[in-house]
Amino acid sequence: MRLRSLGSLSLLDEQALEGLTQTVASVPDQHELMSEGECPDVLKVLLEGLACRYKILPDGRRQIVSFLVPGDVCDLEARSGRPLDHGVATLAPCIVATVDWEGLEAVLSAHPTIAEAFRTATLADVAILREWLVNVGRRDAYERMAHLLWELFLRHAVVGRVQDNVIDLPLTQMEIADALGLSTVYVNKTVNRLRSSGVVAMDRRQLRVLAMEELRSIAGFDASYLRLPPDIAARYEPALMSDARPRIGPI
Amino acid sequence: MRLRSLGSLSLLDEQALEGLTQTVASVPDQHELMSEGECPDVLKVLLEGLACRYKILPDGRRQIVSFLVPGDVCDLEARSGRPLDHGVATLAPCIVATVDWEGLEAVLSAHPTIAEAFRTATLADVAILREWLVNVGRRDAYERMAHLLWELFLRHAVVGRVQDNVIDLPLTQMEIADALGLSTVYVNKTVNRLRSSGVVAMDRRQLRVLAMEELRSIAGFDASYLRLPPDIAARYEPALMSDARPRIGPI
DNA sequence: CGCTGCGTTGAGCCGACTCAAAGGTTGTGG
DNA sequence: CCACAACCTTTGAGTCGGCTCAACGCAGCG
Repeated sequence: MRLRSLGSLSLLDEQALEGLTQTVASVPDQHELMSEGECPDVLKVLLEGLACRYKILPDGRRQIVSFLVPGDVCDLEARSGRPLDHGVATLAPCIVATVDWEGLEAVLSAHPTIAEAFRTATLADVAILREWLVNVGRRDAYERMAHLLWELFLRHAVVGRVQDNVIDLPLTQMEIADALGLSTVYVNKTVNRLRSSGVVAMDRRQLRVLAMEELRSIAGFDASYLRLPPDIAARYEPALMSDARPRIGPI
Repeated sequence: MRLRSLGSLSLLDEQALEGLTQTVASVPDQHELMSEGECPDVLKVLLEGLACRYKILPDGRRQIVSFLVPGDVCDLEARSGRPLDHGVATLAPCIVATVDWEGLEAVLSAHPTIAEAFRTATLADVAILREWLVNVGRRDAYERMAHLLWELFLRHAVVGRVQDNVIDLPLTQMEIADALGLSTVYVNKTVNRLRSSGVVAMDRRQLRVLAMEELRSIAGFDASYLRLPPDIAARYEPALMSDARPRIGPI
């Protein structure tokens, strides 16, 4: 539960959070954590595994709108009381903590720092969403693929899920396609291109980054949107450390 | 300023908001309201005109990531103290209200309903962002164009900016292209297709919807993500009113 | 051991892009 | 008030990235 504190900042009132956790359940692969139209009355946190937010068009086209890695919250949107406009589903066997909303509400008002952390988490998600829109709208398949992989790598690094430059990434090529707005066939060709450039090695369960400098440069990656904690930034995105102020673009 | 209350819900402590407004300034067309890298210490609200959030890649490709219509807030992200990962610029002459952050902070803690309204506004923005990602990732140019136009029409309706099925929309085709992830040339062809279907009439300053039912159907529009107030929904999206529970999609 | 789902490969096609040039508008300065 | 300049829109020709359709290989699983 305190995994979230890695992503943002929280202090020693973590105990309050500890006490909150109601249930910790394992959820099988390809299982809906919450479905479109539902009005969630609980808050779910992904502790282990991989999940996604997605929207489906009436004719079956699907767009994956974000991935959830351990420590991410399913329903930052919960309190609104409005029905969800999208679904959340597991992409692997997961461990999920559930917290009822009333209890959390109490903790939030008692510990403003935690409330602040939630707000920060929401903003971080939005920043990622914006970057995805740029990715799909303005990068070609090769850049897009590289960008997604490096983002996922960094996000796994933040929550301590990197070993030996390898992360668990149990994604189907169809799922990658739905995240990038591509077809499965073309995802395959693009992945192969990355493989034969010696940049990554990947199969359905793992991603190994062989040339992180090159992956980053193919992606045209500017990591500032991820708000990496200093240790991770120093390790994987040294360019960020030199000067925090990025260039100002013209209109 | 209370325009925002139209978009979400707020009560009679609007007076507190009234008192807050520090400056109301007109800003010329094509002017940056906030630039990437900046750490905003004020909050800006668009009162009149049209603006956009955008990100630019090093090689000049640009993606417009959202449009701001009157009543929208530029920097819901402000409090984080982090540098902005994107810019905000006017797309027309605008009127902008500026509020210093400390004052707002005070009002927010005194009036939790207002704080709640801000949170709701953030979530509404995110919902739109998700829908844009679907739009760019999974719809073709024709659907995409129709979707954007109808969304903008509805959002203008919410803030009372529709007259005679016409909205002010001072957008360049290049700006539309950057919002939809298309080229200007193709935007032109797509707009012409919509025009010659008799669905819309548009020039650089105005959009007139001639066949809203058809525009909606081309777009494959599901308005639930916009969380329309009941009166607007009844007027323009009657389908929403019959049953609030949309279909559940499979994984 | 056969089924089912996923990865891989090839052929052919089409949507959207680039390049290029010609009309329209708008605004500005003479 | 006109003429020019700058910017935007429109149109055409040609190209290409990414899609569809289709088949085949492979692996995990019952």
